[in-house]
Amino acid sequence: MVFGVALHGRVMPELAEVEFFRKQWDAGRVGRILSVALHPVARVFREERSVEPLQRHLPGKRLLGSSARGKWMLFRFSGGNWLGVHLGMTGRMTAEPASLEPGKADHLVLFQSRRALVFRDTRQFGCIRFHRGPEEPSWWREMPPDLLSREFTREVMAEFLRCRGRAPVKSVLLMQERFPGLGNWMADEILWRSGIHPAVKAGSIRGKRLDALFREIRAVCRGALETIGVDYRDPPDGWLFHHRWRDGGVCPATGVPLERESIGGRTTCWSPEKQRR
DNA sequence: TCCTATGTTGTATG
DNA sequence: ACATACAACATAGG
Repeated sequence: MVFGVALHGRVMPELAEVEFFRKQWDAGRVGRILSVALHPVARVFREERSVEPLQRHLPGKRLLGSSARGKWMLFRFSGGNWLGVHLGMTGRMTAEPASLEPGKADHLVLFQSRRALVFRDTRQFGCIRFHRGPEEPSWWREMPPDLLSREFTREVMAEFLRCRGRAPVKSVLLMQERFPGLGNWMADEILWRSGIHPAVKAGSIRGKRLDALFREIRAVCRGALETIGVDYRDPPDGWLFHHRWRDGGVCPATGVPLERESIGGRTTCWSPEKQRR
């Protein structure tokens, strides 16, 4: 797989891409961290004070496990060391040969005897947080409920849409405080399947459309995790995903040309026939 | 040269 | 205080 070839490709990470990249470091769950290489201009270390402790404490430790929530990952190391990673727009995690010479986009490299665990990010919108302690860091514990969890209910969603009632529903779906992991293409996919025009005010969605929205949020999360999240394979046939960036793209459900316009400051794609205001 | 980019945040305004 | 809108961040590619 060549991640360097972007096209309109899926290098930019939403929930399922994050899950895929998280697993790339599973290869490092054997052996210890021998040394740590940091990029000299480490913009992704927003919290300056975390740089030196990371450098000092990670060598000699083991990677014990990891999990993903929304667009964040958390890696757990022995000795009560935790590494939080956000991929921003162009971040990715890889496991590469131990002979790796870090390049200018390699902000963090954990060297082991058999491999190098790499965080690479050209645009540097990503973020790394280091934490020490027996418990997960507080920012992790305070994350909103996962969209596939029991705590994410139709009512929780409805209440949020009501509070953000005057904003276009497209913008509201991108708010990570309630819809962790959704990004631009997932939001468009959800609205397309729900038959809701992306410019509709969030507060005007009620009844059956609310049911559909809740159902499709979960269906799109599941479908993306089962495909992209597993091995980066394409999402199922028939998804808007396969048409949304194509010039002259056509709605896979109706055959009508797709519309593309900026809504809420983001390029948005929808099917005019299928999605009503 | 200018435009685009699937993310987030800080700031201004309502 | 809260919601909303948008520029800014840095880089690569068409």
